[in-house]
Amino acid sequence: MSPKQQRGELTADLLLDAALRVYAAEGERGITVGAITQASGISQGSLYHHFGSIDGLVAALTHRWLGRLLGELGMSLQRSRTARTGIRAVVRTYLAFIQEHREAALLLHSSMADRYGMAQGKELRDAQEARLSAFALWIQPRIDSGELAPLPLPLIESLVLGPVVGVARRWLSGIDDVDLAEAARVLPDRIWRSLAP
Amino acid sequence: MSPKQQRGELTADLLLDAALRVYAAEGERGITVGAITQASGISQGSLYHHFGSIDGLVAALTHRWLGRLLGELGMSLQRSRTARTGIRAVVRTYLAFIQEHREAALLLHSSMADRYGMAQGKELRDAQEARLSAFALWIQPRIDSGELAPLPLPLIESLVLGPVVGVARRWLSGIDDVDLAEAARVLPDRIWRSLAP
DNA sequence: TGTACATCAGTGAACGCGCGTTCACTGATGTAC
DNA sequence: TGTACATCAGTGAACGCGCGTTCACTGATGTAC
Repeated sequence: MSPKQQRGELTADLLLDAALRVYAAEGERGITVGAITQASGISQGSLYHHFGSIDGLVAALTHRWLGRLLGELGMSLQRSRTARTGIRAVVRTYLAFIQEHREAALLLHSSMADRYGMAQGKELRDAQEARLSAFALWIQPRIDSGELAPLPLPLIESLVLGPVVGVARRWLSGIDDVDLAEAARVLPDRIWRSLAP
Repeated sequence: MSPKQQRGELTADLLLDAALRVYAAEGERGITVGAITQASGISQGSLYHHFGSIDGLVAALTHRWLGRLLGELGMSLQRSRTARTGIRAVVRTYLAFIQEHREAALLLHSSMADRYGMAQGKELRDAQEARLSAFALWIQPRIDSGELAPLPLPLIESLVLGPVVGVARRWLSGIDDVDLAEAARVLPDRIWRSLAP
């Protein structure tokens, strides 16, 4: 299913990019074969050649962007020594990502991503598991050393990402007066307080 | 559009309840006229008589459950005197709500709710605005008195609800090992720490 | 270097299906006298 | 209390449309000799 010629990869990229644009503009219901082929200038046949189905294309799209986001978050963790700087860096990186990749952020914050994490999820989950457990590997020793409060990992993750996702969703919906720059100034410290021992 | 006979209200309820069941089981794409009429035993004609369209039905459904959730959160705030007890009560109430109304919580945490808050949003927003500003009215004086850190309201809301929503989404997706009872024990205090002056 | 050939990539007409919506109609309910 | 009538509620066949997918085909690319 992955292209074996250069032009194949280019075509697949055009389709994925078009699908993201369509999703951002029209929502989940807007993602149709017609809309994507029209937006990309690629034929239906090619779409099926590369992705097998509409669901396959959406899965590939979600996988791609989730990978990029988790990759950046992971890097900002790896660069940090102390728990405090790590947590604060993750928060800032996340906010920067959604600002830079608004359309992808819309996709990742939709429930479609959740559903894919559930239905055909095993596959996607396994593929990202390496990255996810990287978080666990970074955090656990810092709990053991007393740098972080001894909470279950899922709760730590929710305390860190929850407020950031909340701000992101508000900002993405375009209705609110939320200021990303101010959030980047205030949230890292506030979130850290909730995790300090 | 609101029924003027008793049996009309019953029929509308049957449709809304069926739609919620269908959504919880099949997702946004599953919400079709055929699926809802079949699940409710009500004819298409009645659906259009009461809601005008599929989108109208979904809007009514979202409005109903968002109203119930905000109502319960508002009540738990009103019952509390201090900022600390209020914040902690809201967190517990939210977790109790999603546990008691799992299917409705799935709907409310979907991006469909977000979209409705954007597209035909004015209407829904205005309808709930009274309740939303009730939060502001409760919180503002407690900022002024120094009980709460002086942060913008949207950030406070994100710091309170973000982690709870994060835990909720994990639990709702059914994949995680997150324990709602433990979250109810741990989160209220942790969240409070992030807001304390 | 040139040629033959297998594989990959891309096309677009055609398909059947299920979707949302309409509408002419029947039945139930409530009200006026 | 009984009857006539207007309005509300409910039905299901029928509609056209756009959806996802298939397939026979053409063209491009890379490789073997």
